[in-house]
This record gives sequence, C-alpha cells and structure tokens, in this order.
Amino acid sequence: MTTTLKMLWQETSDSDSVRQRLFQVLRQSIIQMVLAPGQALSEKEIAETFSVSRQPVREAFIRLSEAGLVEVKPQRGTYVVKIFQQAVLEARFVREAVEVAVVTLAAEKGLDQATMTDLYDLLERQRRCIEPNDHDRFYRLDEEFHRTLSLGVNQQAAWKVIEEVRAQLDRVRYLSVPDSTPLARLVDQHASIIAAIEARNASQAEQAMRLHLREILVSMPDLVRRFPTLFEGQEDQSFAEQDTPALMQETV
Amino acid sequence: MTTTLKMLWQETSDSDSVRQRLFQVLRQSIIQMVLAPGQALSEKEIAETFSVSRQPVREAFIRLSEAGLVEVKPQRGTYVVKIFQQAVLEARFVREAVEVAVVTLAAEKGLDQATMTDLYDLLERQRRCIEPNDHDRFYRLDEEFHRTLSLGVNQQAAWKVIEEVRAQLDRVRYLSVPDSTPLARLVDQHASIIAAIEARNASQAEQAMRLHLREILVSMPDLVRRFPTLFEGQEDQSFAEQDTPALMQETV
DNA sequence: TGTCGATAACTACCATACTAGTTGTATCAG
DNA sequence: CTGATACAACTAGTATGGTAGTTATCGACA
Repeated sequence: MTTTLKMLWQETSDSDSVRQRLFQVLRQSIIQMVLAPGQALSEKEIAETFSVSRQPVREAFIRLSEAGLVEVKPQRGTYVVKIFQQAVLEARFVREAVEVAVVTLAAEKGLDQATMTDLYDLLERQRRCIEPNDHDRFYRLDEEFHRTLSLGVNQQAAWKVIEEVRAQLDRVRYLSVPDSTPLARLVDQHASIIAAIEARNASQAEQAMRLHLREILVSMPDLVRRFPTLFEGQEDQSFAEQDTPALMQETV
Repeated sequence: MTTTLKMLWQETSDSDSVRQRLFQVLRQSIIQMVLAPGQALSEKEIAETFSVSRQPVREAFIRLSEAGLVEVKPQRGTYVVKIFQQAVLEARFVREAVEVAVVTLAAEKGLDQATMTDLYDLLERQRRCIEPNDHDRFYRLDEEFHRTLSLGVNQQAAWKVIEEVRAQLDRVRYLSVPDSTPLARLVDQHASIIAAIEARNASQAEQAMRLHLREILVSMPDLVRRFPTLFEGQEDQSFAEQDTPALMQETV
C-alpha cells in the first residue's frame, strides 16, 4: 500500500499544534520520497489537502526550509530541494564528526548500566529484522540506537544536530533500500561499537563508528545514474533507466 | 551609547523580508544581552515597536525557538531562554567536534592559496585589535576566521552548525567580556592553528583547536555566581553581587 | 484572616483578507 | 512567422480579526 500524506496526518497526535503536525508529516514525506525532490508545494494546495488555513502551512514551510528540506522562493513558490551530492557529503561529514565525538566520550567515561541494557536490547531487536529483511523496522531501531548513545553521554544538542543532518542522508538511504548494505552487516557494526565502548577503548570505538557511517553512501554514485532528475545539476542528462520509484506516484 | 532594538533594525537591509530582519535583530539582541535571559517577549509588543503586524514577528519567534534562543509557551508567552549551563557545555562539545574535524581535514588536504592569504590577513587584522583592546571588532574577525576555515574545506553544512551553537556560547562570552581571556592569547592560538595547517600536521592542528575552544568557558562558574538570575535553575540563590549588566537596562 | 471561585486581562494559535511581486500566455505590431 | 508587450493567473508576504487557553486579581464566603 502506498503511503500518502493523509495517512501520515492521521498518525500525528491531536494534542500537537497544526503547525507541528504539518511539519512532521511533510518532513517524513520528503525523507521517505513520498514528495519528490524538485516538486512544487503550494501553501494553498497543502492547506486544502488537510482542511486547515494557509498560515500554519506557511509556518511549517519556514521550519522545513531551516532544515534544508524545502526552498521557499518569494512570490514564486516552494519546492522540495533536490538531492545535492555535495550537501549529502557535507551532512555525512558533520554527522561523523559529532557521532565520533559521542562514542569517544562514551568509551572514555563509560555508560551507566541502564543505557547499556537499552543498547543490548536494541541490538537484539535489530537482529530480529535481519531474517525478514524488515528495513522499515530496522530504520526506526537504528535511529533509536544512535539516539540512545548521544543521550547516554548527556549530549542532547549533539543528538539534535545528528537528527537534522540525518534527514539529508536518509533520503538517499530510502532511494537505495532495495540494494543497500545487508542488515546483518549493519547490526554487526553496531555490535562492534558497543563492544568497544564496553571495553573502554576509545580509539577502537572511533574506528568502528567511522566505518559504520561511511557504509551509508557507497551506493550514491549509482543512484545519481539511475535517478538523475532527483539530483541537483543533473537535469540535462536524460539517459535515466527509470526515473520515478514506485513510492512517489500517488501523492497529494 | 547603549544599543537598542531600533538601532539594530536600522542596520538591517530593506531588501530582506520583515521576518528576516526581525529574526536578525532579535537574534543579535539576545546574543549581545540587549534582551535579558528570562525576559518576556510578546508578539504584540514587538510588532508595535517596529510598526509591523504580528504575523512576521510570530514567524521570527518560530525561527528563534528553533535556534534555542527563545521558548514559546502556547497561550502563555514567549521568553528569552535563560543560560542553561548544561546547554552551553553541550554547545561547546558539538562545536569542538565539528571544528576539530574541519581543521583536521584542512591539515590533511591542505588549503588553497587564496584561503591561506585570507587567514593571514584576518590574523593581522586581529593583531591590530589587541592594543586598543577592541573586543567588538575582534569578535567579528574571530567569526570570520572560523568561517573561512570551514568554507576553505568546502564544508558549508559544518559552518551552519557551528554558527548555530556559537549563539549559545557567545551569550556567555558577552557576559564575560570585561575579564575574559586577553585578546593576545586568542590571536596566538589562531596563529598556532594556521601554522599547524600549513605544516600539514593534523594532530597538531587538532590539539591547537581543542585548546582554543576550551579557553572560552573558563569563566563560566564565576559568571553563575555573579549573575544568578540569568542562569537556569539559579533563581532562588539571591546572593548576587550585582545582577544586571549595564547593557540591558534600556530596551524596547 | 484565609481560601476558594468567578472573571477579566492577557497570551499564542488559527483563519481570512489584502498586497505586491513573478510568470506564462495571448494578442497585436512588425 | 517572429517579436515585444499587456494582461491574467498564479505565488508568497503581510495585515487583521476572532478563538481558545492560561494566569492573575479581586471579591465572596467560611
């Protein structure tokens, strides 16, 4: 079943403000490629889709543009930003810098027992995604794993930064789901990170994290060839094999 | 002469949108302590101050809350966030992680001639701030120095993150201007960073940057004692010597 | 005198109306 | 048939009005 905007809207909490709900829905839609890179988003159209006024839609757009997911062109329109290779590489650079600092700190200072328990628990649940090859479930557990690490060393601001740059990276990940790194390998890498922390070996933890994060983008050059119109600066090269993943055919 | 909101408003560009201008003015005012931590900011009041409608003010507030500079409490009010020690330490942690990654990359790959020239030029201009003890001018040159480093290795996203966490740190810096680290020492640290990059010595560059960034917060414990009401969780301890720096007496 | 409750005065949030700028199109002149 | 130009149909930006929720104050009552 194809994911639609309205489905995501149902899932958001009624207690949140309209702006907050719209932001979450649109953010998820962009990351999961329900909204295609380059696609125009008009305030009016989105407002009508969700039966709300233009104002909260507009405010959600502002937050999305802050997060680098849409571009607002005054008096012209708002567009989902295309995937710019340089921006993706920069996002990985920042993420690596921060996550390495986090695991280094974790290995140096050690983690409390509750956090270690959580990490092992997450690792076990990730293992159970391997056989059914459940990428969606693994994605959520992976996010939770990295979040637990950051909060385990009391670095909320670090997690906020990681979460933000992840958005850029996850768009690429969603594109490459069919032929991405086997889940078993990613789980092994998580295990290595935990092991290094438990051994209080900072440099080993650092190496394990770098290896893990560099795994993510191995397929990008391939993706640029397969989906040229989704990438910035590739509009002219029209030798795509196939241009639109199934996901983004039925939207809005 | 005391800086006021309207003065900063004059300095912003007419070509920018009202929202953009308001954001810049309020951001600078918060960083420079023209607006005191804990102070209430009402949409209506700010709108009347600048003779604009409430809507762009509201949108500027949203961006400021994203940046962690104000807190919007629904149906209650919007407040300049107090300086939370843990948040400041976390900001420094993130900044150190990213800036160290940047200088390491710079030392490994080397910088082009134009960037090196810019850095030496900035260094010289910083030296000229020492004798007159011109902190304001040095502050701007310091920002430019770190910006040049990030963009010199083509890491715009890294600079965006640094810029954001800097806001938290600079509020503390503004508080401690009178008795902060001598400018001469900061300039020397900049020189060490450049030297290490030019020598293509990554680990030396890393050490120089870490030393430099850890210099910033040495005076924080002292500040908590002097200005307790500006810090989160210090409201009850009313043994302040003096509570309000001269800057924030005449505002709005 | 102390406590509870109605109410008035705020707040941010959302809806709607209006303004100004951009773009594509259709029409008319060359 | 080609060019420029006027205009119509969009867009986001701003202004303003109304709604719902929070808080503080003041009066009634125990």
